[in-house]
Amino acid sequence: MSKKEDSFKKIVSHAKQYGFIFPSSEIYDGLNAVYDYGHNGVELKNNIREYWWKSMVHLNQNIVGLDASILMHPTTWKASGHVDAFNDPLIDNKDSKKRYRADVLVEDYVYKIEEKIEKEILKAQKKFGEDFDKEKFVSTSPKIAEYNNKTKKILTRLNTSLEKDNLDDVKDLIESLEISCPESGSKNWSKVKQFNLMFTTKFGASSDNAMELYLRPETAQGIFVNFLNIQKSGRMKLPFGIAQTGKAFRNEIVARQFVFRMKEFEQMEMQFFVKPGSQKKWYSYWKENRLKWHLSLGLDKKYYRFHDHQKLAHYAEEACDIEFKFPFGFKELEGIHSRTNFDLSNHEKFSGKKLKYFDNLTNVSYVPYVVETSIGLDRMFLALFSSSLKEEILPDGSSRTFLKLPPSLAPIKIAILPLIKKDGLPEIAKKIFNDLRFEFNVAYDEKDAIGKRYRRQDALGTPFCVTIDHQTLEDGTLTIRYRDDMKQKRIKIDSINSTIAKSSNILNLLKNL
RNA sequence: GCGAAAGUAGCUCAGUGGUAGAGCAUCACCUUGCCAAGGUGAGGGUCGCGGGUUCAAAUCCCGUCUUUCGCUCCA
Repeated sequence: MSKKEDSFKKIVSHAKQYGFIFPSSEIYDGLNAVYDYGHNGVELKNNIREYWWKSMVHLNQNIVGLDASILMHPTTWKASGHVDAFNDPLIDNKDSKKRYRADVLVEDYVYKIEEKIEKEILKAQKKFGEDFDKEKFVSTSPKIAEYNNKTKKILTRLNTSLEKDNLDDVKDLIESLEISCPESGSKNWSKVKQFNLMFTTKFGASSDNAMELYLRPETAQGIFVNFLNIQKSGRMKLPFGIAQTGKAFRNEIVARQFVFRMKEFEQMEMQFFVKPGSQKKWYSYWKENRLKWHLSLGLDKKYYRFHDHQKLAHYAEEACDIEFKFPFGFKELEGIHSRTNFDLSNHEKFSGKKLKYFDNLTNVSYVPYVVETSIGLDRMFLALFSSSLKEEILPDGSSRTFLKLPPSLAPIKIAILPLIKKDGLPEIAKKIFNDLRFEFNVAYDEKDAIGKRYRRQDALGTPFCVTIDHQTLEDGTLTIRYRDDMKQKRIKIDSINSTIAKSSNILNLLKNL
């Protein structure tokens, strides 16, 4: 465990030291679970996003892009179910220090009463044997009537209190039922507090008549509300998809583990609209397709696994995660959900507008079903960064730290290094540098010994370095040095471009898909 | 929100009451020239913040903020 923590610490500190990720507003002691991407981090992040975008939108004829805004009409979130699902009344037990959902505590209590009813029925069944009439017994037994009456009363009170936001009464209810902490048996409860996972903000500059809005907790709804706009203007035919990347916000109660769970994070989502009945087929299609995308990056297969959901979110019919082996264990990297027509039909209901697709083949119109793929960009960043950070012991016993990123995603593709700072070598190096800038993100470095400069680039994940030496002056060749095996080769200046282009171009990864 | 640990230079950390430190990193100059390791010099910290005890606080006490880990919650 401490070894794990150590390696995770190294990752966080490497990310900071080499300009990948900084804590947000650090000079003010930082802000919990919010991070900034530094000059190298933003390059890597942009490359990941570009790779996702190209493979989703440019490589699929029936998928188009969208960039919806973060602020949306508040009813959106009622229709999506987030206003209900992202609001939890929580209560702490002061003795055991455990936290529970207040409504679940009450519901568990009710469940226990229901168990008693079952027992009564079993008891009677034994007593009367084959003559037992269950329905008659249930409807006539005074004990069961009393139990039913009680549960009904409790649930009604719970629901009205919750609806009216009367949290004190929820606490009173818990106390009057003498519900105790399942762990400690203590009845020493704190106040019930409402936790809302959605960020709110004011729309309108004047404070008295401003409308309260949410920062979107997911990007998906921007796609759903634009479903018809895109379908009509793009003349899209089912099945088709809409892809979007963008920020989402969640006021997580506990946000931990570096950029894995942040309050402000970026999603890359694609909603695939299909004919009802065909969702199962498309669900497995995307499940497989998305795993392929991950594997195309060349990381070991053992880093990935599927996790099929047993407990489903409020909108899902079938769902799974692609989990990644992070330094702190297997965790969700991407979700693939069969969302049924839940979102679109709810938006129909709440907006009063039709969100149907007219099928020309059958002359029938219907609300399409949706299969969603949703991946966290920051999580993808962390997955690549953490699994790429390597420390190796060289034959001479010294160690080397390098970032074994897929070359096409590396922040810097190539570094141009004059062997020494004189004899005209920097001039040639700078010329090469200026030419290559139009092709790749290139670095130039002439400070310190050549070995040190190689290692500096290793730490940033730069896959190639070329060194200009005295022989370059004579025959126009230079050495290219590879990050992964530290091997060197002599090549001609004008072949740099073609040598590197092959392995550093994102589009080449896509060809293998 | 609760519990535990921590906060000293960009990074990793030492420093238990008496002038703020090391290694690495950064910058300049010299030297060397293909794998982080030569030389000389420089910059960088009101020791998280506020208060208290003391002649004297990075160090002891109280409070507070932040971070990390665990619990609860969550796609």
